[in-house]
Amino acid sequence: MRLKNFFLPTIKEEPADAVVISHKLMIRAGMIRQLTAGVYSYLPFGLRVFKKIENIIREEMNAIGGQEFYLPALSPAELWHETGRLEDYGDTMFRIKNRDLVLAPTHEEVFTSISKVNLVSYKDLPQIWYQIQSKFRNETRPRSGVLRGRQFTMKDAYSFDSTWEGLDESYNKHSQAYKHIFTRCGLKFHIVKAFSGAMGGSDSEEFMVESAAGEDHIVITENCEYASNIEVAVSHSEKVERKNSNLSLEEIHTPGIGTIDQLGEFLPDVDRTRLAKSRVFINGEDVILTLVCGDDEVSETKLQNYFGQGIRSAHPEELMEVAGAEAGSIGPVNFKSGKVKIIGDLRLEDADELVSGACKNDYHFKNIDLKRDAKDIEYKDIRTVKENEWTLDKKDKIKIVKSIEVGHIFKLGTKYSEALNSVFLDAEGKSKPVIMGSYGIGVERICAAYIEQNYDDAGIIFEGEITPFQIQLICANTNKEDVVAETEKIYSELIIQGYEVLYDDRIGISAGFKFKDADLIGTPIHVIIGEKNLKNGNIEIKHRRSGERSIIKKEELQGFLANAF
RNA sequence: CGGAGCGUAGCGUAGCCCGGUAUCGCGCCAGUUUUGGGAACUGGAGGCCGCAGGUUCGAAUCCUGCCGUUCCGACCA
Repeated sequence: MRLKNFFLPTIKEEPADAVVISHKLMIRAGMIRQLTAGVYSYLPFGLRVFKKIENIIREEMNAIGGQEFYLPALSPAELWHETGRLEDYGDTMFRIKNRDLVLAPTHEEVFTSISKVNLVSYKDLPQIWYQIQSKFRNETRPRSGVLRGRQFTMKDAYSFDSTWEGLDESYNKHSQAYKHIFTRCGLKFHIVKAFSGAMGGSDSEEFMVESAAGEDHIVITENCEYASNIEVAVSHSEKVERKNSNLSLEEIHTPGIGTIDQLGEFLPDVDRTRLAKSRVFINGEDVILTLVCGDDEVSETKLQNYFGQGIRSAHPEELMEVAGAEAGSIGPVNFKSGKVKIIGDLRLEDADELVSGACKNDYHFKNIDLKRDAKDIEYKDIRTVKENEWTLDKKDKIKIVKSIEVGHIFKLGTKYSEALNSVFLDAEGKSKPVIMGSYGIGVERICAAYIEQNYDDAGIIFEGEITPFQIQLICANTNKEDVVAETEKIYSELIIQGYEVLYDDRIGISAGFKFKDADLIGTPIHVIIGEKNLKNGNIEIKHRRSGERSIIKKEELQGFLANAF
């Protein structure tokens, strides 16, 4: 490709609205332009990278027997109502105003509507169907460039099986394919346990790229034996010791104390872990009170795992009604609503000498003995793990890092096939719902995550399969006809040899300008043809990542490149 | 959705408090000189100062409303 014929609007200055590295560089390198919040135009250079990523995905999906589809983004609202997701998604789904259609944020419903009619016998199964297509999500707050957009490209795949063992197999195939895909894309990633939704027992894993720009927090260890999204991570944590002192319950006046920090200052002699922190959740008609140690936080995702995704934090006005006090003064004793269900964290199992809210504003109780003073507590792991805690097997300490979710694989089960009545007849002639899995990859996120991991002060550093161009050919002295002629000749040769070359054939632009552009857009090898070197039959090679330059004989170029790629 | 910031030429910005013909850099066009790390000089083009209303002799500047956008948080497969 000749740069004169290639639209590559590079920018020297940092765009004012971009904050994360990948966003800045994708704009500066002429890959994308923002149209409106969370919506980006892909320019030729950016598209080239996205297409390379898509092709890797396509190859690996085909390799596990995936069949490519292309479904519409527009779909009837009715279809989403049938699975309840029209309501679940709410505002996150774009709805068409002048027709009863929605813009699909994912495609379980549409694929299932096809399986329903066409996968009717166990002989039709298994199937793996996928597509690479635009998704629309009305994110309340798009951010970080293409990392969270309102329109983005997703590879979404769905497996259809007749048995649960078959689902396991389909799931494992995807797991393998994903490892290949992200490795080929040059990403360093972690596979972590993830939130599996309301259906207990379903497996779910996320493919995470460590990055400061990420929105997720994951838990990893030095030996990599344990990895989990922090939402569902578990660790070894010491139980609060039971003292059996049998001290009697005592009400204490705590005016204006609403947080655990304030309570800790007010009662400096009480161990922080014994200040039991209460939070109230509403799950349909049920009221749930959670109790964790004062130095812990409750994990709402874990609660969702136990009680379903409908569970939510109680509103302030509800607190007075059900608990009889405001947020800072709620506890397990004297809770107003009789039908409250108390869930204590495992650390607090049968603990005593605790301090917690008295369910009366500005009062706390001390010497709470959960065994004695609170009835029917159920103990579960509901806390969020913390940095440096031991893993359950105590072999390693955990680290918490931010990361970008680039892929997610998920055993769906029969949620959608049941809702939409996609059933097949098994060998005995019995009708059964198809067993499904769903598997997603964010195409632009791969690109952004790659850049987050591969850049320096000068710009992007591309390498490997997703590299848009392998070689940038630079004529350093365009005012010298023989230098230009020689560069042209080398360009033709490189093309014949099958390299993807970006030839900076712009006339009258200083060499320095071309070098800066080449560094910014990150081409791995720069071949520089300059007057001085050429006189001696030499050309210069620059390796983008290391910055290393070498002078070689013209004739050595072919061998050098064969070695480099 | 709550909080904060920003909106001036293609990009990055000054001016706004304290109202009086819109600043600078990059980029762009023409010419000359340059040509190995974002060249120099000269000349030029380019602006409903986000939109609407108000105050005023006069508004980029003050007031009101709206829109857009970014960040923090909440939410979110």
